[in-house]
Amino acid sequence: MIIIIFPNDIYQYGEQLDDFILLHMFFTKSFGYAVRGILYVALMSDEKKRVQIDEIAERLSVPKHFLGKIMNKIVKEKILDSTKGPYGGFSINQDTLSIPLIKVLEVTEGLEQFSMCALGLRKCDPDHPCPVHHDMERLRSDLKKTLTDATINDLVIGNKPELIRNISAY
Amino acid sequence: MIIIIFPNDIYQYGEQLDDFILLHMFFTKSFGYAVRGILYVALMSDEKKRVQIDEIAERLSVPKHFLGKIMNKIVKEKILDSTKGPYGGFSINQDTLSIPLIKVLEVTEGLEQFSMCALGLRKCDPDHPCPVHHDMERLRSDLKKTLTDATINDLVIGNKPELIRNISAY
DNA sequence: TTCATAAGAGACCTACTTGTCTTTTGTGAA
DNA sequence: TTCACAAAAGACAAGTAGGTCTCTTATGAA
Repeated sequence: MIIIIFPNDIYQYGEQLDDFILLHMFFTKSFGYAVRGILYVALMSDEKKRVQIDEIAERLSVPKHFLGKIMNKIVKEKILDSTKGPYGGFSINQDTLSIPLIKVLEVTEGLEQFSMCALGLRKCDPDHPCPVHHDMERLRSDLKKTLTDATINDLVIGNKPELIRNISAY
Repeated sequence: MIIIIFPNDIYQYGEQLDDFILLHMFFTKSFGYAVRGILYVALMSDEKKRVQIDEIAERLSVPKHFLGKIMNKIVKEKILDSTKGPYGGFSINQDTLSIPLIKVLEVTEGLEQFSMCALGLRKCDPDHPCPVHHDMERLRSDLKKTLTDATINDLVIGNKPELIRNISAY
């Protein structure tokens, strides 16, 4: 199963589990790994309470230790729970499903992209806008809305037309 | 003076010499430095035949040695000429003004971005398009056309509505 | 209470872009 | 023919994203 998030759209593309497309163009790999990791845990929560990093990394074809660090941030932000030791692993909590994607974005790569001047101008604000300021503002607020509206649960149940599942491998 | 190139547009924005905006979002710093460097030499060619890297770097607020390497590539591709020794420096040649920006892009960062799948799919072509394949193709061909149509001379004389001059510093 | 287990933490590596510094090479005018 | 000058070349370092490896810490069931 894959989630592709593209500028303002998320598309349905396939239906088989456990392959994912990398999120490109606008987001980092970390963000993609995080979304996919959280999703995998959420999807598995029906059949088992806890999922280990080895399993997640293998099913998602993602580097284990790198994913571990990302999951660590996710746990620190209480998006998932984790338990060490035997029978330990990552599990969803009461908040997981209602977490909006923008929260995951914030945790993994920050939200600076939403406030930076696209042209790199030192002085760029509504009063002294750069040539593309207003266009960028519109684009960004669209994207922000999409990411704020879409929750983990939306991805899990796949009930939003803007969400894509994709089977294809990276 | 600044040239801003944005997806499909290049805007006029100011009129004072020697400050530039960094090209963001789609291009590397190297490309921005290259365009600005070539432009500086072209603009100065009225008052002096050759311009030294120290002057260019200072006027453009760009790291001198890094710019030097980029200018070197530019010279190897015969977009500019250079002469060592006293009274040496960089100068325009008979081709400089007719060079399209896409040539500068090719020299500095390559054109791979025009053929890569935006989603990072291994298998993505017109017969097996990814969900955003056709949209991206259109975007890219627009951008490619803009960069192919705009020459150094267009920037120098600023006679195209899509070209921007900008005074603001990065 | 032990101990295998699994996450956490930290050091380190790779690749790439950007940036710095020093040495080498070519050159034009005196 | 010399020599100061300026580009060319090359070594090296910083910054960042991504990735690997090892050691430490917590835990839960036997």
